[in-house]
Amino acid sequence: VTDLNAVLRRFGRLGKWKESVVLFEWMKKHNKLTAPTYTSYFSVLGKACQVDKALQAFEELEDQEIRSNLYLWNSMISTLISNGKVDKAFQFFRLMKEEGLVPDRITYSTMISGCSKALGGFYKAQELVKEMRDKDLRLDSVMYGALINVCASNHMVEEARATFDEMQAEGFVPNLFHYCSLLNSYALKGWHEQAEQVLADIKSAGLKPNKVVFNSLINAYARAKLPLKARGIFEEMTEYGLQPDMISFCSLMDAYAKAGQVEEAQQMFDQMKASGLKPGSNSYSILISAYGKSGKINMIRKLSQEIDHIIGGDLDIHLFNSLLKVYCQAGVMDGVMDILRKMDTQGCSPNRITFHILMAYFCKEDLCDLAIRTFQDMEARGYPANETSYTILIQGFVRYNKVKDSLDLLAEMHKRGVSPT
RNA sequence: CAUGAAUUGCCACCUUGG
Repeated sequence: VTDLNAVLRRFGRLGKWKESVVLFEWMKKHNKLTAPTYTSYFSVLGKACQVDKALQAFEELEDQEIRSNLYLWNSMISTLISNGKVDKAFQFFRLMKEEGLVPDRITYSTMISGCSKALGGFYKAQELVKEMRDKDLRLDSVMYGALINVCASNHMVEEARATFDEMQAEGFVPNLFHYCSLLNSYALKGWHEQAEQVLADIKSAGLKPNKVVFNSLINAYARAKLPLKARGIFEEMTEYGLQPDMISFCSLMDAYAKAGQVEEAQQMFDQMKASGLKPGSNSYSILISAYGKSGKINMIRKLSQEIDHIIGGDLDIHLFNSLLKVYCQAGVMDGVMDILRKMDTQGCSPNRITFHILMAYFCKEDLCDLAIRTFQDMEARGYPANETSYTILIQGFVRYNKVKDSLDLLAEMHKRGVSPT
């Protein structure tokens, strides 16, 4: 059984999650399921964006002994969080306590890292920290890393810096994770001077910057719409002895795309291929959005076909969403249908953003009842409506003078306590 | 045998610029 669990994990590392599903089902049929089987399985599914499968396995789990295993809950929570189902993760967190389990430091650090994807995540993270204090659990180095990242992804630059300082006051020595999260808080705002300063700090702390540091810095310049500077960092990292990776190329492509330089973005794409890197979903989705912004639908169709041939089964939700958005904006109905069909055959589950794109599209086309049905679908699939969801619908209704419906929605939104703004 | 932190791409509004 131990070996089978290892095989399960190996499938994951090779990106063969479908095989691991088969193996898992086989093990289930032969009563060979142990707690590590579940944790390994969840971990594989989490990385392959197949949360629904993990949730299903969890629900079908009847063995009480396994169900009271802390690792099981921790890895389920981790899977939910890496797939953006933060609300659900909090539900599980509550549920595990109700079942008498005591969260450990791994549970808390997983939950804290999940706060980077939640609206108002900073405050949720603070509550978790407080809860830990009450239980005499101390923050460790990893948790500080997660906390800084929570600040960064919520665009709270000051707080990121304060947390960074606080951890040092507590006697922790920052590592590359901490520096990178800090750098990223600046990068996300396009504050390239501060980002550069962090790079300097890394060097003077005697640490060797890695690709992540440089990539983040490229991103800082991308957001600042300074593609030439981004390019400069790209070259600097090469001189530093670091091979640009997929993310380096993508960040640079995006720098050009954001600056409206589609041709240069295309050039980087070609250069990436020439350097032996396989373009993945992310590079295609940058290109597609870039062409979409300049209204080149024929290029989109071409890329869309190319994708079918090149990446088999590796298409991810971001890419589908980008395609959907472009087709929706252009009002290309057959394109939209085509993508939805492909998602289905690829086994790629829609996320909240997918539903938002579709809702906006239906509203625009005056298909309000379809929009509402999509809204309900979304909630049924485990994505509770948030402020954005309501905003899209309300605006759609207002556009067609359905004032009464809008007001109803607004009331419903308040009643449900969705962050009223 | 199993679980935790950093870098790219997708959504309404807003802001800024075009």
